[in-house]
Amino acid sequence: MVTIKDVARHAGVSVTTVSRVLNNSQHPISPATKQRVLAAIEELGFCPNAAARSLQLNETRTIGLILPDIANPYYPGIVRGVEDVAHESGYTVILCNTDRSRERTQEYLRVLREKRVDGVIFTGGGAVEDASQSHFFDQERIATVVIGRHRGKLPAVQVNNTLAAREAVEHLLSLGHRRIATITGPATSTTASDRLDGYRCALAGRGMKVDPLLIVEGNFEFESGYQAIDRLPLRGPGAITAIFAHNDLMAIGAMKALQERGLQVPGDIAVMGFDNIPLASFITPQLSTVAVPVYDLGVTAMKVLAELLAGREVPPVTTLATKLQVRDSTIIK
Amino acid sequence: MVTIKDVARHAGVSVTTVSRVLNNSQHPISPATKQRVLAAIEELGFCPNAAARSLQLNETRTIGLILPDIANPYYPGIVRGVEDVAHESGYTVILCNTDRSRERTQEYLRVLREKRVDGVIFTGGGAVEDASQSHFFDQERIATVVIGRHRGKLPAVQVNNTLAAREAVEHLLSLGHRRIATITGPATSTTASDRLDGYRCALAGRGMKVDPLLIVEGNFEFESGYQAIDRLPLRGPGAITAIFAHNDLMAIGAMKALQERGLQVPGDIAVMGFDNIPLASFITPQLSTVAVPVYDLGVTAMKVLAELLAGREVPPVTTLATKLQVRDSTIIK
DNA sequence: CTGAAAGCGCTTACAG
DNA sequence: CTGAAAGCGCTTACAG
Repeated sequence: MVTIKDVARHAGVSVTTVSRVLNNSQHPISPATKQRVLAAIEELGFCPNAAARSLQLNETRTIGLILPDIANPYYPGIVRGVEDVAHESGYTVILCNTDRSRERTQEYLRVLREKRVDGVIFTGGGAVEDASQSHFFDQERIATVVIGRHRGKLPAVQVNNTLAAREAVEHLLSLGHRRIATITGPATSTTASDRLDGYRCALAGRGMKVDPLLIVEGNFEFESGYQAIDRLPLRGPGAITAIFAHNDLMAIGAMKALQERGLQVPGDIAVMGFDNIPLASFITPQLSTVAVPVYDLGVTAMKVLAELLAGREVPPVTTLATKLQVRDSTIIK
Repeated sequence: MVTIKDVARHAGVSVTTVSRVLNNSQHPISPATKQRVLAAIEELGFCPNAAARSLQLNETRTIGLILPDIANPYYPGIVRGVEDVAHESGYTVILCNTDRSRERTQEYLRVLREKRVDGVIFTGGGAVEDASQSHFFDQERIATVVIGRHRGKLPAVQVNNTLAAREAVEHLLSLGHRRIATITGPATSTTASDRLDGYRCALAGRGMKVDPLLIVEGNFEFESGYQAIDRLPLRGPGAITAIFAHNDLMAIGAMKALQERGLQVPGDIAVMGFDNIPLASFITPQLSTVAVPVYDLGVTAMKVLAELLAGREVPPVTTLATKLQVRDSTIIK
């Protein structure tokens, strides 16, 4: 492995000088010297060692991205957004899948601390609380941004889940639905509780009472949406005519279960999702949903983190707009 | 930031001793001393600096994963597989999206060299050739594994695309189809050329000639499958009755274009894909395809890389099995 | 069983 | 404009 020393020797200068041309330092250097150094670097194929540099400068130009599962179609868009901005800004991204496991989250937190990442972006909930618990932020003062609302004091980049859920349910109400079920995310999720609030607000806005039998808890996974249908009144008096699922995956699971029971969507039961994952527009019927700007969430989170790393002030909360995406699963053609 | 020196002072021992307990070294240490050191580490919240360690040991326990685009549904499964094994083996993964851009690939290669990653996994083609060109492997001897067939001498983890494509087309032939079009990947892709070979072999196996009019080049993206339909004979003499697309995304694009033209799938035209992305089983009709074990490709690639990093011999090529996944887009119910 | 010291490959304050 | 030297935080061969 060729080092800065080799380059210095080869060019007949000191390592100080090599370091200066390497870093385009302000320090004046004669053009001739600079040329010699550049030539030596080229000839030797020198590539500076980032670890040595980090040790000096106390920065790694690396960030950690902690999420539940990249294979969940909600996340790739976020990851891509983060990565694009990171790359532009000269940062590298370490990907950490936690499956929302506390243990795995803690392990990653430790590794990220050891690697001295400059910052961390959290998404998918849960992890944040664990992290605060482990004194991750207090002790190390690692700059951190969270995608989604959370209970801590870290900068957040989010959408207004309550408002968006309310709009989604109002869409169903405006279509004449009155028995509207909701399949929620896990009770511990702020996202789920916000979306549930939106559901309640929408009903309250019409002076309607919430029927607890129409609220079924899921876990944001396809399977839980599928199974939720077992627990909902589908026929007879009190039967539902619409479902608002807290995310697309559960909505799609529910639609599948409904179709297997011979129920038409949206003819018998309208279904509304949340997220607008790519899948939503490919299935039949195409899923009406709330479009969450995932790529932009990633982009914005990384921009906020970069600001933080540059020592600048950042807003405690950045809220991006969602958009009601009405497709075929709520509208009878 | 607390360092090993602080711990040593706090515990009243030398940094040598602290380092020894930190690394569970073979070197004998008295239980009492060990306890004192452990206590000091705990009290001070000490977290060793990986950069300093890397500088000494000349290993970073970090690998780079280079792929075209994590937002393409083919890749998350691979990434997850790589990450799971990496995590178990104590490695961290840097994610690099190249969009198959040579420039972006080169940039990443440089960054990964600077960061002194222990190894690299390539997937998505193209990049490998660029990398060889930049002397990435020769100069730095960075252990590298490629997912997919390639022209270099690097260890590969792949499926047998030719065989699998042949089976897919034979499935169509066995259904009675004789005018079978194929929508290929880019001509430069080894994957695409292998799948095209399989198509040819299948036809040749029946003594049939290949009609060049039925071969349309795409680029593995949804849009190119959609547009390919414009260039195919859909009605009248010489019309096709089936399509074999080189991946699911293009197959789904083609299906959409066919449906917009009022053609039934599979009634008028059967469609076969390749990959078995999650989307394939959600669309209507469900897509018949070749199941590629993406997660296992990732797992296996990382296992091979870990072997390489452990200094052990690895097979030049590891081939995983595909499976014909017959669903609704080729079978009339 | 314990530790002093050299060294990994860089950056930079200081001196000239 | 140039460079000698200290130091970033670790590991480990060597000595005791």
